[in-house]
Amino acid sequence: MADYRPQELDRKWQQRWADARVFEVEVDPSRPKFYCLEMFAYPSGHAHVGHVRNYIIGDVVARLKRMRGYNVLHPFGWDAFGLPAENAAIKNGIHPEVSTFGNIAHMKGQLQRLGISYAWEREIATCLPEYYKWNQWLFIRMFERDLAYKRRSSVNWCSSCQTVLANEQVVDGGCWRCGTPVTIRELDQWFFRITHYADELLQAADVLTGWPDKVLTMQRNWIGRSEGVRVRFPLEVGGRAATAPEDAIEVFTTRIDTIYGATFVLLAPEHDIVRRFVKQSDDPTALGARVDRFRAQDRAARLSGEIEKEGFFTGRHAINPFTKKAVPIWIANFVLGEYGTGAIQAVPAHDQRDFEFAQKYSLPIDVVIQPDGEILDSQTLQAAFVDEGRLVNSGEFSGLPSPEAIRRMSLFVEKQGIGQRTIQFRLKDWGISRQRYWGTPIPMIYCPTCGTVPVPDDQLPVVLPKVAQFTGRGDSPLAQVPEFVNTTCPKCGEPARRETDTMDTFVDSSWYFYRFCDPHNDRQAFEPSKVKYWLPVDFYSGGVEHAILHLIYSRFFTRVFRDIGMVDHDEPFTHLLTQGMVLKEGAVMSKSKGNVVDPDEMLKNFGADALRLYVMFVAPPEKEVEWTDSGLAASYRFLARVWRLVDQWSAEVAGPAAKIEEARLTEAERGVRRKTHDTIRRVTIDLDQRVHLNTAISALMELVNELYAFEGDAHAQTPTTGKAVQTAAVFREAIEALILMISPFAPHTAEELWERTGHSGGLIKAQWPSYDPEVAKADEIVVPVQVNGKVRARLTVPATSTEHDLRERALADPAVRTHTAGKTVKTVVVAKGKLVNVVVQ
RNA sequence: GCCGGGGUGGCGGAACUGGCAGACGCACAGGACUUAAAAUCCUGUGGCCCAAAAGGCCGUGUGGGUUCGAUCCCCACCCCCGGCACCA
Repeated sequence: MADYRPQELDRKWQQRWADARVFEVEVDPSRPKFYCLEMFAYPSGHAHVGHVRNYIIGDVVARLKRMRGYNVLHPFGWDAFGLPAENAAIKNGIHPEVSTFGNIAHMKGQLQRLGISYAWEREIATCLPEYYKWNQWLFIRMFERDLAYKRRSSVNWCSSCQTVLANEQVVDGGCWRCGTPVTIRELDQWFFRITHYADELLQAADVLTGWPDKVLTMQRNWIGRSEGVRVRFPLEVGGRAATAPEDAIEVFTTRIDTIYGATFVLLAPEHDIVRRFVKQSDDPTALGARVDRFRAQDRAARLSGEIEKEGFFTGRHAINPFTKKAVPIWIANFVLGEYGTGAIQAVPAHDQRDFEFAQKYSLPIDVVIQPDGEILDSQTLQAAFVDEGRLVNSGEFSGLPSPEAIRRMSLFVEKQGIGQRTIQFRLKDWGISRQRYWGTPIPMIYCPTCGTVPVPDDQLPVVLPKVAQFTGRGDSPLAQVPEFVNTTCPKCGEPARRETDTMDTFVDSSWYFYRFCDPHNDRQAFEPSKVKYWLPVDFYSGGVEHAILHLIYSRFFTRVFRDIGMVDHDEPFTHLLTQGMVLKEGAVMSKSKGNVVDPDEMLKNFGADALRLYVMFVAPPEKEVEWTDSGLAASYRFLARVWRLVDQWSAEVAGPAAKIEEARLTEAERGVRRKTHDTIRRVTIDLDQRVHLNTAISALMELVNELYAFEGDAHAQTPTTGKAVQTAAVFREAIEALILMISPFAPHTAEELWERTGHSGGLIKAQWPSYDPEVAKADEIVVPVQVNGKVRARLTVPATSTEHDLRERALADPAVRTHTAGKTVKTVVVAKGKLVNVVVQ
């Protein structure tokens, strides 16, 4: 047989797979389906090994599942809209469409050279009108259901990217893309009402048992649910409580049990009523200036708590509805306008922030919760007592423990009509308007008489015009294209203007997994019956960086599609794997750092299979790994070792098959057979159930080592003896299993070996090997014998030994006896087939 | 501060959730083959004690506990990574 030349095999088999369309699939209700998906790619230009790891993980799973008899959908596509392409256009004048499709072509070639088994005929690119038409269609459906709405609001603004950012895109107060500190702007923006599903998204996280805890935790933290009560504190007017509903401050609290200790009220500087207080005050200018100073404080610093707590008295009072006492209303810089009601009841005795604030401004502190076994005194309190306890000085609620008090007082509030129980979420509606060019045009028309009118379905898509100025100025480029902006109102036919913002690209990626089921449909986003067959995605893999953004948005869109009757499931992704990054010199690969490992270079030197095998072997898929060249070389060596092994036995494997006769096997032959079956067992469990790809490869290496160790014996035998025939039969079984099991990792090498050992039809027709548990079991086992928990001897005994046998053998063992001599044996613990422990004295 | 995940040889990592800690690989050392090198194959490789073997002791972040037996379970603590966080 020829030398191992992986590069030639790569070319040969990639061509054959493509020609025979072996990875293209159709809906087939007669077969079980498996939807294997890796997060589609942003076409940045070049994929490095860090990106590529994810596609290899998915490919191993896809190839395994095909051999396990599943109808496997394994598609790929491009998240093709986005800022980098537009920024490049601003810089060098190349139209985003040109650069994007150039990048796609290059990256597609890279993936094909790795032998990733994609159904390329389903390839999609979100920047094509045939795709984004359905973004627009869905947007209109959401608009009709009040799930998409427009409002003027403060938005996160990145001055470098010149665009709005969703809350999820603000990281540590900076832009997720470039890190520029985010500022606040007032703009008219379109929003998706994701908060409508907040509770459901949170609750359902418990159902996602196939997701990593890490991701679920991140999503739970992000949604941030807290149960509490909104309570109205009426303003004090002329010594008594005002009665008009607008003359009250509503506060949100999760600790209604502390309300008797609410000795003042704090307002966010943004609170609506502040304007009124300013106007009505003795010195509006002075008060207004102080409010403005708070408002101007850096948002990130305010949120991070780094800024000193400050506040000032408004000159007004409100009535605590429980104590009926007038409490002063202050404005504080640490109260957030966008959370809760923008106003809080301050309970200095039981909230550390309020405590510090009260001390600083000499406001009253009233203890109303007492801990067990200790009596707190308002006069001498050193810090707020924030835990639950028993209520004191709380009228009829005194004496109750906090949880009970919270229940009773919440009901009381509702009965009295002074407030209601609510659930507050941290999650906010998703702002999707972007003042950029390279995205989906928002399909809305503004008519002077009819107002905001959606583009009729039959006029979709609203095509993104080819020509536009890429200035990076921050206003929407589409606003500079009169042919685009000027239109007529679909309702009245009068002149009207189009919306000139585009959609956040996360809209594109929130439903692409549905489009893959029916990628060329020009009448619908997808045919529901096809999605019903393929969804949910059985295995989804991608980077953790999408744990919040993409994965919450997709879960949201799934519910929208469900509620408009197009899908019948709640969750899109059953099993999620978040793959770890590949580091070089301890750092994430990036062009600017110059530590990028280019897969193409590795392919040139070692072939696709060695790279695939290395990346899968080096660590569990979810772990971060450090790239090493020596690891890649080792994988190459192993494949060459497999190649030579199969070469040595190819005649036996390809020759006429003899039936294995257990009774005629030599000890060594039986050993090979046992190892073969045990390896199939281990690899099958590791791949199919645990997705422990690295240990599956270890098991294959062990098998290869053992087959090599047999070599000497076999060649000593003459081919005319019955034993040699049995050796051939045993090795035929072993080698075939080896080729099949290694094929998900090293498909090119495996295909070639499969063909060279006389198999036709390719691995696509091959079945995953099965094992016989009886054969996999050893005849003899080594049982360690402990004395008081320390191993003192090992017994080689028949696997069928009884507990009694083991016990007797253990006690009779000389090494054991030296450790038991002169002592009394208390008990002998026998873990059958595993271990004996002799307990003495 | 709250929530989640971790801590195992020189290194990457195993140990199928209570049963031989360190599989497999890297690196290193020795040997075989070779005129030589490369490639390949074989052997060794957690630490300490002992001249060596035999043997013994220690060893999975730290300290306790449960158990015949703990990397695994429980309690307390230390450190690392990720998320949330003046969220009322």
